[in-house]
Amino acid sequence: MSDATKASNFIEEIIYEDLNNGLSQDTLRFRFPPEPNGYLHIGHASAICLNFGLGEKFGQPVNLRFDDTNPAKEESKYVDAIQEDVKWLGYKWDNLCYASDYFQELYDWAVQLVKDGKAYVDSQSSEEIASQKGSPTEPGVDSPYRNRSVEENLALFEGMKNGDYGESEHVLRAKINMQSTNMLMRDPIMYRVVNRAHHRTGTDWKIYPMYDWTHGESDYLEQITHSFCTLEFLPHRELYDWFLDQIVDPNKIRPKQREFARRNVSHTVTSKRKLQKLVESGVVTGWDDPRMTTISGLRRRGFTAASLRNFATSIGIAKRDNLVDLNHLEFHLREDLNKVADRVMCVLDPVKLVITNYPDDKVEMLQAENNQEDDSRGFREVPFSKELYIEREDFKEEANKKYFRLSIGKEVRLKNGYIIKGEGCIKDANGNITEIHATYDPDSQSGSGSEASLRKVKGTLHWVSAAHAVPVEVRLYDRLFTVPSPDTDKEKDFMEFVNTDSLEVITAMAEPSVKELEVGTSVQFQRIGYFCVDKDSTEEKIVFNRTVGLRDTWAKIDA
RNA sequence: UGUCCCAUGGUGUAAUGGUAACACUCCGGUUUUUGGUACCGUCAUUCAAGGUUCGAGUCCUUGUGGGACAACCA
Repeated sequence: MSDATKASNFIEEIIYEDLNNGLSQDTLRFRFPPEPNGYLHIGHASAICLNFGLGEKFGQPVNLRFDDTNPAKEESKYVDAIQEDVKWLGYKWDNLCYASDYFQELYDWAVQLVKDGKAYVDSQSSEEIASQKGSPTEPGVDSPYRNRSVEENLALFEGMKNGDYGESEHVLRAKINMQSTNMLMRDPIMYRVVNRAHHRTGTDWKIYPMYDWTHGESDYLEQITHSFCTLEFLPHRELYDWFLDQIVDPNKIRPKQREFARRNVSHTVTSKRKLQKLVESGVVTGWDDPRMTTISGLRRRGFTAASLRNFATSIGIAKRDNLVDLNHLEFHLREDLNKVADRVMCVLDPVKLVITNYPDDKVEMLQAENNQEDDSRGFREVPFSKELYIEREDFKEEANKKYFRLSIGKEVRLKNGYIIKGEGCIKDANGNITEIHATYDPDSQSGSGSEASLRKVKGTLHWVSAAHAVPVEVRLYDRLFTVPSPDTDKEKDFMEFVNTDSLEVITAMAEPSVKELEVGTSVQFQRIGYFCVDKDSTEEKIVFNRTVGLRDTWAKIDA
């Protein structure tokens, strides 16, 4: 992909340093290790792009590994969804791995640790163990079971494995140091009994390994050279290394854990727990609600995989706390959509416009460019007639110089059509405009090459022919939270910052060509924004999601 | 009251002891049959104070501020 010569962040620097110290480039191997207990979100997307991006940069494999050591929380539906999301993002893994595939190796190594006096069975309650653990500022104390004999430990551990004991009766702990300043080193639990069927191993196992015991050893088994994770795992590194020390063969690759700051995006939350609360409380309609920053939500909203990848690359990677402005994501989204989305005309807030000097029954098919950024997209036909719809906000009876749109006595261009001049309007009893009247210049048709067609007018409006218009449902989404960082407030719960106006559903009038669009297709409603066809669409009614609006400098002037 | 991590414009990253760079946002402008796109321009001497050095964003010290760590979760 890119030439591997220069580090663009501290993560790559670590790799180059290892390469310079003799590590061979063709041994490089990375991994993305999600737990299949929920749906992936934008934060995972960054991690995916980092690890798979490294694989591309160095031309080396990346494994997708499910960290499935907790049968109480994990389900195979998440395994499937995660694979779909990674694929959709455009990446291919080398090996599809499961930590559960390593249960036997892990168990055998654990037995060895017991024999070496490096692990013991503790028979206290979890409360007792917790209280003996001390606190970040106070050292822990040794368990009364810490010095059980190897024989007793072996027998007990085997009993745990065979299902002789219930949950919480015994756990296997590593014998490290209860006085360590690092709480993770205070005799961490390696195994616990769980009486639950695992989504892959069924009831084969009664004991399940903990994260710390599993992760580094899994990396080692897969011969991962660099195991990158978020900063919250930094204190785990000492333990990661300690566990590796117990089993590593010096002739094999010893994996290295390094940490980076998770990347936060403003006006959203990215923890499974919080996303789940949004779903359960009914704030959103599901995990793939277009307002959700899950990958499935973003996909349904109309985000492109390329825009997510470009975003991840452009924001870089470092170790300090960050909150990336949503604008940044939207920039990359518009940048991509501008190139790939065909243009279409759709009026969101219609008001009738009558061209008084246009023949009553005439219908013309006008040629409209599909995408001015891409000639290969060609043209489509749009019907034009005497009665049209335009946006209500595109007409004012009187307007100042800054208003480029239609007003009485002024001219504007109808996109792909004619130049028209405002003549008057009809109002109802409340003073609301119900119909606008204008005259057109028959010689001014777009693309005709006539002198009149080349005249410069300040404004251009989109429109649809009233008789041909297709009513469509449009879901206008706004940011889900009212503040940039909803989950960092010391007093208030993030749910208090939910934007109650994050969805507005309207019926709009679209040009006939939208009937041909397939679910998932993105288009630009000209002068408005990017929209995609939602899966809720039916034969009778097309449903569009607003992905993101166009940049709107007029809104700023008008405000 | 411990251990560890971090600190560069409004935002995110870069600068590997040698003139603070790039992108986004904002603001201003050019082009335009999308008030879109594209293009151009303005906006920081790097948390503070000392020190080392010919030279410090970078190294050292001390502060200040922010963050992580006490699940039989990952």
